[in-house]
Amino acid sequence: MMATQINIIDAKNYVDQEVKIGVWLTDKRSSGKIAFLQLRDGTAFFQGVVVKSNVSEDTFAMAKHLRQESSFWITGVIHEDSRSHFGYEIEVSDIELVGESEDYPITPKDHGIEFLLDNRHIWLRSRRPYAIMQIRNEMIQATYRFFGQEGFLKFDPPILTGSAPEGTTELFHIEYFDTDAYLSQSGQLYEEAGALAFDKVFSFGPTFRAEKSKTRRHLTEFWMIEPEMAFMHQEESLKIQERYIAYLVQSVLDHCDYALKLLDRDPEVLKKYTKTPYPRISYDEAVKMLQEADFDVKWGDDFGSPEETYISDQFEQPVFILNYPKAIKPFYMKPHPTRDDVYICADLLAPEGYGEIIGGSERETDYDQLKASIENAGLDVNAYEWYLDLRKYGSVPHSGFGLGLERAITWICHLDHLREAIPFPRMINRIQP
RNA sequence: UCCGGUUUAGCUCAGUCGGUAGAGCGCUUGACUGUUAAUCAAGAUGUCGUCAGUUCGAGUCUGACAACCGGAGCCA
Repeated sequence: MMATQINIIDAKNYVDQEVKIGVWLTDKRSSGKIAFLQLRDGTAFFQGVVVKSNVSEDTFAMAKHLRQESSFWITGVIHEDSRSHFGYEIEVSDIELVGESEDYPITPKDHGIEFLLDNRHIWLRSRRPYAIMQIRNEMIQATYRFFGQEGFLKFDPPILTGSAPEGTTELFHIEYFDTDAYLSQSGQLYEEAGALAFDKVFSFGPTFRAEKSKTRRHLTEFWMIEPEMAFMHQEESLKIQERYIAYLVQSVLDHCDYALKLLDRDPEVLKKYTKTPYPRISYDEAVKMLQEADFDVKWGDDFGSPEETYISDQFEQPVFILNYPKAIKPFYMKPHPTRDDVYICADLLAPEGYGEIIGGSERETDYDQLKASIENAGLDVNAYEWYLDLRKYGSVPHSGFGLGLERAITWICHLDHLREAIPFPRMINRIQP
């Protein structure tokens, strides 16, 4: 009888059965009469045990001489075994070589980050990237589930754009036939059009920023989730935001225990973040808090990375900072009803010092006000005609926010750099591989 | 763009007072029946980032440049 072909992740369902798995070798150890093959098949990692007396001489010789990352079919019987980290292993009866591998660069030893990033295309095979990509995938799936359940329509903004939504930020310039175009740095203005057409919408796609940032919190290409809701004020938007974040964390807890274990991320810490509501403080209070801790900030300043880290360290959960000064936020936000110096907006800072993961606001609804804001920002009003139209034909209160996927992943996985949170990071000094 | 740091074997690094190149891992061969970065024995390995300078002599000292890393600013 032919052995059933399975994946490692499903091994627990085939205890004491003979199965066949397509695998790569990550490492091996052998002695005179037994060999331990460390195997991966993309779904998980586990160990194959080759006992000399159970297999042909050729098979045992092959097991001893397989090289790292060679690929082969392995046939054997699944056993539950507490000596295995995965809990199960396969007792090998046959090995069928598929692809040889010579001088695999990423040996099971220490490597520097530069070397690993140069080899990102194969580094992805290692355990740590595996765990992070499993969690990234879960967060992507959870995002679609959450907004689906909440009645949102997935609405895709263009990636090629003819103007700069937020003006000042640097954009990637490209040639677009006989004219200029830019890679999108935010789909938000288009999501507003979507919200007025479909009530609640969200985008989920790549975003490009040509900022010459060189920090652990920046990529030049990253993925953003931008929901936008019609007939909705900021208060309801904040509630959606905290529900969404709590749902992301809960989904990772529910589906990624193996990945969390590989990353040594304590689930008990993450559980705290599934409880809502999240604390809120005003920008004014944040400034006071920083001043009391001897930071050199005054009202009107934007917070830098050390400031955000300090504030987020003061809370056990993500924390909203409400109502920033107008001067440091973009033109499309709605002014506060009783104060002329701040907008109705909020940033969400992730705990454990990770800083901003969400920025959001209620949007300006008044045609004349918005037009004045565009002009004050030094932008070309003609390029925003269509955006102004949204305030001309049945303008309604609406709110939205943007979440940086990689920042959220970095926080949930407890990574120290954003570059591990995306398959192929694009940074100021890296566009290969 | 600014500040700091690094650059020596495939990888991670050491290299003292300026005197002619080292270790561990990985790789190859062998031993070992439960290994988890296995262990043990033997073997092969270099444009010391680049260019110039000082010196009898430079991996080591000086200068310029480059690449990369960390931080800042900007931002999700």
